[in-house]
Amino acid sequence: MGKTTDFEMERFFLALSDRTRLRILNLIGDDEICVCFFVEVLDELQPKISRHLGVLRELGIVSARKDGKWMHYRIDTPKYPHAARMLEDVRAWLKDDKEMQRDRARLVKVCCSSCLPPALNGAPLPASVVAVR
Amino acid sequence: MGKTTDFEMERFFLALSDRTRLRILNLIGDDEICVCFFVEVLDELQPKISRHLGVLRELGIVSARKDGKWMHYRIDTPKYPHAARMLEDVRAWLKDDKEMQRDRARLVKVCCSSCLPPALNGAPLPASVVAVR
DNA sequence: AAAATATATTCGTCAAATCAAATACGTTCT
DNA sequence: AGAACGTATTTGATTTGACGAATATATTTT
Repeated sequence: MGKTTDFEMERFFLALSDRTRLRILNLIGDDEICVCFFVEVLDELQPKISRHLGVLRELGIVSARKDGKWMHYRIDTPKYPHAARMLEDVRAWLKDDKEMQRDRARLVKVCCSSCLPPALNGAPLPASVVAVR
Repeated sequence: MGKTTDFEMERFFLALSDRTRLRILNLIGDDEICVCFFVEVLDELQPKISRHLGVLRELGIVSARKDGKWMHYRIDTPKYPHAARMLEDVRAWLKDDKEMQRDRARLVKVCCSSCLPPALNGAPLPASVVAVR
């Protein structure tokens, strides 16, 4: 029933060592966000986003919920306590980063514009944004 | 006078994403340790240790003090506060890792043996070990 | 059932990190 | 001054990660 081996720290840090993945974590925040918003806000190709989400999923940093053709991602608390604690620190750090703040602003702007970008018509909005509208 | 740019998080995490570098940080602990002990305890080639120390130095995670032909390394508090905080968490995490505990045991054993390995004759011992002898 | 859509995966390529071996540099010892 | 020693750097080969492009898999819409 699984190994009692230590959680692999270096894999955890490797997962956090990529800017795109950090930007994804930042956009998620306390929400549950649909993949299409990452693609739109970060202005990256969809397969790239999908691959990075896969890395984060494998490490238990995010988890996904399928809803029809949409996939919603949210932060997941890693099983290993030290990893969970560090992830909280990372998220606090993200809030102080300039580019991350710009990204969040773009997310809100994209979601709240009276006319959503064509790519996002019908996409389920993040809950925190809906609350504001 | 330098950029006001955000500290690069992803570089910081990349520095922590290598097991050898984590083992080095673990061995240092609260001490100041001579390079030759890393080579001996981790049983790695000297240039490899030196390269990894260089990576940690560049990020302000460790700093070095030259003492004759010996170089002593110690943990340095990164200038960026979030990085400093995370580094503390990393060090707490290291203490709970099995391999890291074995490494520390080996360091003490190597230093305290009445007959030091030939490679370490005359090498300056870590202060915490000297206190115990 | 067929077309459209959202997401995931595969593939080939390029950039970056790691490594062992060799070498250079600086200090101490004789 | 020269030999020995501790540490750092260079070099060339190998591995690993990230990427864009193409393709596959579901699901929904028509």
